[in-house]
Amino acid sequence: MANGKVINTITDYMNDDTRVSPAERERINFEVALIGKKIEARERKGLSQRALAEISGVKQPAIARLESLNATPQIDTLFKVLHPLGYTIEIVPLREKPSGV
Amino acid sequence: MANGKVINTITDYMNDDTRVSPAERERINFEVALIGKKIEARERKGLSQRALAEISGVKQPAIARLESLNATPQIDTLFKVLHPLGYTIEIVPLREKPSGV
DNA sequence: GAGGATGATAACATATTCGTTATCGAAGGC
DNA sequence: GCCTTCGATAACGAATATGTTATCATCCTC
Repeated sequence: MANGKVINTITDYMNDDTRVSPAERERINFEVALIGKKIEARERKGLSQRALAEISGVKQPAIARLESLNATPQIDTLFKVLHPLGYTIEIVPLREKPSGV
Repeated sequence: MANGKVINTITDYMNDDTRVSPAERERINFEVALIGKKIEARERKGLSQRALAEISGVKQPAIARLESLNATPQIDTLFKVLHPLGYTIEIVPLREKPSGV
């Protein structure tokens, strides 16, 4: 192992600063949360990936890649799929992290 | 002219459904507003593009392209530049459009 | 079990972003 | 005037997202 630490879980890996920098970790957490909200929105509407593909203009494989976190979408792509779901993207001030976490 | 309409201003162009579809128009307005907020955030911090490039890891030409609307950034790039400015990106419900506009 | 719909994924071509390096004109301080 | 810093932009390669088409296993219904 690169630094001698035992890695048993993804959480171990993520919390290892020698493998994933704090900035990188924040970015990953951000993306996971963001895409998670996107998936929820689609499912709340009862839409399949194929149905959303038709009304958004973004193809089904692209939507699948996006939801499986195998790609980092461009903001216009994310907007295109969110808009028919009744959502948009906004820039908001960072909230302070809860002290215990 | 393609449809015989006289185009004198950018607004004319943008409001011409035969040239810019309503969906496309909304996407453009969205990006303009989003990037506008990003530029404001940087300037409120008193940071130059070069200074922001250093602390964000995104190079100055990329930041300039982004701010001049000559590129559609990926969400991780946008996040990287917003984070040192004290902002993040969120998915929010669409607001209804004011009826008079 | 046959059939339909689902999400995931492969393969390939195309389009676009981003890094890198360098330069430009404009604006401001000295 | 000289120098610095600013944002914008050009050129090019590398990396990556997206479109396109097709297929897969799974789940569900009939």
